[in-house]
Amino acid sequence: MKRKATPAEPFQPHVPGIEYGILEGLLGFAVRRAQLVLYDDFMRALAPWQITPPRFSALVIISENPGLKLTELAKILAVARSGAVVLVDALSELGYVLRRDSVSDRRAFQLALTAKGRRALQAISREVQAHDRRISSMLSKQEQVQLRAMLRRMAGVSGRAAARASGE
Amino acid sequence: MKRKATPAEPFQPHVPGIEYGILEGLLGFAVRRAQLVLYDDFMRALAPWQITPPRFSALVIISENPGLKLTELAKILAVARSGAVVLVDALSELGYVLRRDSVSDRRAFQLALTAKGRRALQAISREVQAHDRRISSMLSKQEQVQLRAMLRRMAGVSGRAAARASGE
DNA sequence: TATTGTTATACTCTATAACTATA
DNA sequence: TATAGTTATAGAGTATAACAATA
Repeated sequence: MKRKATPAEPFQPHVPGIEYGILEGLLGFAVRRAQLVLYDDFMRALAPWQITPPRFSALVIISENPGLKLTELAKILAVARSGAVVLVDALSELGYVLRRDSVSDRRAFQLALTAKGRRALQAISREVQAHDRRISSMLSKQEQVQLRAMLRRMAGVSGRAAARASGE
Repeated sequence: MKRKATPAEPFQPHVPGIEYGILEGLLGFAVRRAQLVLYDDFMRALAPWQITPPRFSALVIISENPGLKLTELAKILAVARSGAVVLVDALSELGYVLRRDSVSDRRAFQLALTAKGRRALQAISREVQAHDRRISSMLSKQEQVQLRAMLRRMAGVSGRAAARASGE
C-alpha cells in the first residue's frame, strides 16, 4: 500500500456537492477516512526519520519487550515472518535495531535496540505524539479517552479470536 | 495492500504478555487496529460479491451521483485517475457499472449503474450494513453516533485542506 | 518432525508519466 | 494549451512456499 506522501490534491474527507449516501452512516467508512488522514500526517511528520507506522510499532514493541524473537514480533504485528524480516532489516540498516544471538536457541535472535535506536526512539516518539495530538486536537481530552476506549472495544470484539474460538 | 482474507492466525489486537508502551495511548494506533478488524471482516463478508471497500465506495458514489466523470470519481476517492480506471474496469466486468458517452464533452464518460448493478448494490448494501452493525455491536446506538461524529471531526481538521490553504 | 530465520517469487494496490482525442 | 481517459511502468507492501540450521 503506497500512499502519496505529499499529494498534489490534498485529501478531502467530503467533496462539496457530492452525495455520499449510505457511506455517511457507516462506522467503517468513518474509520477509513480518519485512517487516511492519520497515515498521511504521520508520513509527513516522520519522513525525516524514514519511519512509517509499521516501523514505529516495531520499534516500540522491540524497545518494550527486549529479547523478542522475530517470529514473535511477526505475530504481534500480524504480519508474515518474511514481513518481519523486511521490517527488522530496515530498522537495522537505520542502525536502530540489532539481532543478538540467543544463548538458549541458536536458531533464533534476540531483538534489541541499539544505543542510537534508543536515542532515536525518544525523538521519534515525541514527534509521533505531537502528530497524534495534532490530529486529535479537535477533541477534548475526555473525548480522546472515550474514542480510544470505543475503538478498543470495537477491535476487541472483531469476531476474530471470539469467532475462531467458537468454531467459525 | 493485500491483506489475508482468512488469516491462519487471527488478528489479535493485544497479545498477552506483551508491552505496547506508548502505542496504547495513541489514537492513531487505536484507529489502525480498528481498521484492520473492519477491513478483515468486510473482506470476509463481501467476498461472494467480489467487493472490496474501495469498490463499494465507488459503487455508492456512482449510484448517488449519476453522470459522474471518472476524474471526479478519482478526486472523491482520493486516488489517481489511473486508479479510478482500474476500479471502474473491475465494476464494469462485474456488470455493475457502465460508461455512457457524454453528450456535452466527447472526451468524457458519464458513469452509471446498470440495472444489475442497482440490484446488486441493494444486496451488497444490506451485507455491508450487517457487517458494520456486527463490528459496532459492542457500542450502544448513542455511542456509535458519538464515535462517527468524533472520527468525522478528526478527519475534518486533518491539517490537509486547512494546512494547504494556509500555505504549509 | 517442528521451528527459526531467510530467500525467492508473486500478487495487489496505487502512483507517475506519456499518449490520444478532444476541448 | 489544458483536460479526459487510457496505458505502461515501477515501487511498496505483504503473502506463500521452500530452504538450511537447529530444536
